[in-house]
Amino acid sequence: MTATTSTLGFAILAVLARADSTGYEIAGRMRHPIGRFWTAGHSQIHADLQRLRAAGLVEYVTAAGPGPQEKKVYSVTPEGLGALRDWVTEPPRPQPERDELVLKTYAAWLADPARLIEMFRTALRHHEERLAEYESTWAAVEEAPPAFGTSGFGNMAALRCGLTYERHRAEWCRWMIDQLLRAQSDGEHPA
Amino acid sequence: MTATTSTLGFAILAVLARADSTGYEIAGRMRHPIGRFWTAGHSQIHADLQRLRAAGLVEYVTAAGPGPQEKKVYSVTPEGLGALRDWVTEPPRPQPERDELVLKTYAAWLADPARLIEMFRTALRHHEERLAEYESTWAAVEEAPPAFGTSGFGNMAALRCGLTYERHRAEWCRWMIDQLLRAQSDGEHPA
DNA sequence: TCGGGCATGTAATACGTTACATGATTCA
DNA sequence: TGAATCATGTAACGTATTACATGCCCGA
Repeated sequence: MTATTSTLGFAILAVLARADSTGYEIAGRMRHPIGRFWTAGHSQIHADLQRLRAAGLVEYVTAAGPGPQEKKVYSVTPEGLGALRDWVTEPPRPQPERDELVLKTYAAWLADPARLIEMFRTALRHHEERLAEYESTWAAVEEAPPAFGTSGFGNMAALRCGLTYERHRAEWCRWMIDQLLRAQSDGEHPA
Repeated sequence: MTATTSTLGFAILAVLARADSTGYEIAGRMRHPIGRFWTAGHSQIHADLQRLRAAGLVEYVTAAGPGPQEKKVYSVTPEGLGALRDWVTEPPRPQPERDELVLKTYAAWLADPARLIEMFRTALRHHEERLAEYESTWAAVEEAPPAFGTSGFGNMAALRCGLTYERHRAEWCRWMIDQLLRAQSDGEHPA
């Protein structure tokens, strides 16, 4: 059986596999913590939930809600859980990588070094902040490593990726700043 | 003056700033080497070239082409070069990161460790291959570092990012495999 | 009483991919 | 002769973002 659900559908199933939620709550988790590796706005999520339900992968129970519509608490069906499990181990098809900062870097030879240094210093600061955040979370996780088979394992594994990613990114920014400082001083008193 | 051009537009300008090209040639460079950090199909590129031309950022000269239409060799106008230069040092607005492998990882606690190990070994192999490729290119670049102000600087800087990225990614995959092997052996003879 | 959080949805627009359509030249 | 490369473009579809629209409850 081939997966006909979009990647967003699996992201939603991954959230619901941890806890039954409303569409609104799923949107919240799509900002944090999942926002680091997948994002979606609430309107997209509501639409996808309807498709998932039509496919029998999720179901909901209603409750009185604020506003005119009723509140719907979604959960994964056994078929949904099976589809999610199958999808997890399928090798991801190569996605188009899009990184605006690297694209700018590719054209950086045309621009002003001083401004570039400023830009990379800002980027470096952001990466260092995130790294510090991840490292403190990591310290807490390392003390009591969650067992495989619990959702904590997924948290830890994704966090580990974020950790090494921010380190790589900060390292690269520092290298760029160093290169640009050299270029600047070469420009000031050329041979 | 605010930039009204899409990011793809600037990617096209960045290609043309290095060499005048046809739309077809731009598409080729969007696969390689730019494909590592930005991608677009030829139909999108042709459409964007028309918009860039309407905005006065590029122009073309025609030549006899194969097929029914004439061949158009595009170049950047002075205004286009100015827009590109301005854009380069503007801090990139935060983009939604989307990484299917990390999303799968977040749900990995539900799946079979043996299959996961297989998936991460495949990913690791890909990253190691790319890393080896980047490292050999890097060795050549390091011998004669291109000066800032030449397009070679842009190549080197983007390559440097790819290099540290692949290292981070390979490191993370190895960590994942290690964790999963432990989980597997714990599962075989539990306490 | 006014803004923010909770909670649902639709509609318009923009962006991106895939498929369709044409046709010369070159190489196996 | 048949496929690959060069070269242009349009059309259809699918995905994603932004704006619109409603309305309760709670705290400042």
